[in-house]
Amino acid sequence: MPSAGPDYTHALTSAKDPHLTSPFPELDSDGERGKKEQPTAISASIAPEMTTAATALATTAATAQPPSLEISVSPAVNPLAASAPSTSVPDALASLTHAAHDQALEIINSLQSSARRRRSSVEAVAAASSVLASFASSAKARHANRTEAAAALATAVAAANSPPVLNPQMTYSSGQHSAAAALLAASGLHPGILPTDSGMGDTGIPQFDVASFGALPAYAVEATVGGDPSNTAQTLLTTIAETPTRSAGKPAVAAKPSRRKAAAGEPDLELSMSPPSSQFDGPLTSNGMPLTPDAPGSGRPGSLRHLTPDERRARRLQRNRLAAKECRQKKKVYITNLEQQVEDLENENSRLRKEIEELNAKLTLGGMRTSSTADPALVLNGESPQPKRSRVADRSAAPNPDV
DNA sequence: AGTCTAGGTCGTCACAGTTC
DNA sequence: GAACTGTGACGACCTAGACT
Repeated sequence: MPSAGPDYTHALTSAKDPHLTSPFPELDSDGERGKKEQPTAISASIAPEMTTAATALATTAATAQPPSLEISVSPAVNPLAASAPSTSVPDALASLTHAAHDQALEIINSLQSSARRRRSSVEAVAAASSVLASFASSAKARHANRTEAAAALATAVAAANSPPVLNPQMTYSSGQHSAAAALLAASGLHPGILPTDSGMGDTGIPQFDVASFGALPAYAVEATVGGDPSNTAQTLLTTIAETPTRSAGKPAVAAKPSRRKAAAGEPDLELSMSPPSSQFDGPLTSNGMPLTPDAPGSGRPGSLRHLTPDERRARRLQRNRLAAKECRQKKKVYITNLEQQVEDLENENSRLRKEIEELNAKLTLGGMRTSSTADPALVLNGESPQPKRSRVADRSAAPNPDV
């Protein structure tokens, strides 16, 4: 059975952002690679784009008669829900027209592109936006999904708007939650989104309390137990749940021998499959790892020096596992884009050749009617006809390429 | 049905480069 | 200098399809 990982490729490959055409070279050539932006700055830069998307949705949708979207909050799944009654998403947002979807899709793709060029602190937001993109695309034909897309987008907007007041660790955490919320909405599961008391923001988009998503991953997993129609959503939700977002429980894993060296059939300690621990409430590192309290004398937040070698190894393996996944996904997208470029260029090439043939045919016909000294066919074939000029004139007219 | 093979996915290691 | 990220390389595993 092929593994069903999060499918980000749709949003990535469909984006028009030029950066997307060649992520690897682009990152390497412009010196961006390795330069990490602070999560707060990242989120701040993304927020306007998301806000723009949401505004576009609301504006375009204003002409339609919208259904009412109930985002109910279940206290059973979210303890914080008891303090906040069910709230309706504004009708303008709930009634997404096809044009709005197209517009949103474009903007979201751009957002996805921006997020992708950054690092792990925004990967969850990127995941959310990509899901939204594919979801918005598929939602054109289904009214209910449009409303869910609106809710999901509003959630993502809220997540993007919130980070400036959050520390970097919480930025990632809220990103995860927004991704989960978006996925829940996209998969038709109970969103459990908590609107804040502040109500509408400047853009007319309801502001959601990102902090209230604290219970999301746990019940998200519960919600998928019954059978999620969306493999993408289920997989990412599971991933989110297994990421120790709110848990620091470190699996007691003994250092295992190299998989290459291990004898066949030897039980493999699956660090990644260790059950998600759910007691941690502390901050997270930028990549979602629980931020370890500083060891005495440790100058770097989250120092692993006080951990046992086994624990350090387990963490490194887990991070590398995630990094490898990300890298492969990135590579896959890169290859896909290259293939698409090849196809596009081949199409363009054949189109231009056809155009040349047509123009040549026209010129040939014209040449038969009028006596022309020039040979336009040569020009159109890309062969540069030698102008009947002196070499002196040539030298003065064109700059020397060797200089 | 059993075997072979190609292709894909995944985890891990090693290493270079970056960040703090 | 420790911790971190990204990525190539490798081996293990799985699956689908072809072949016997």
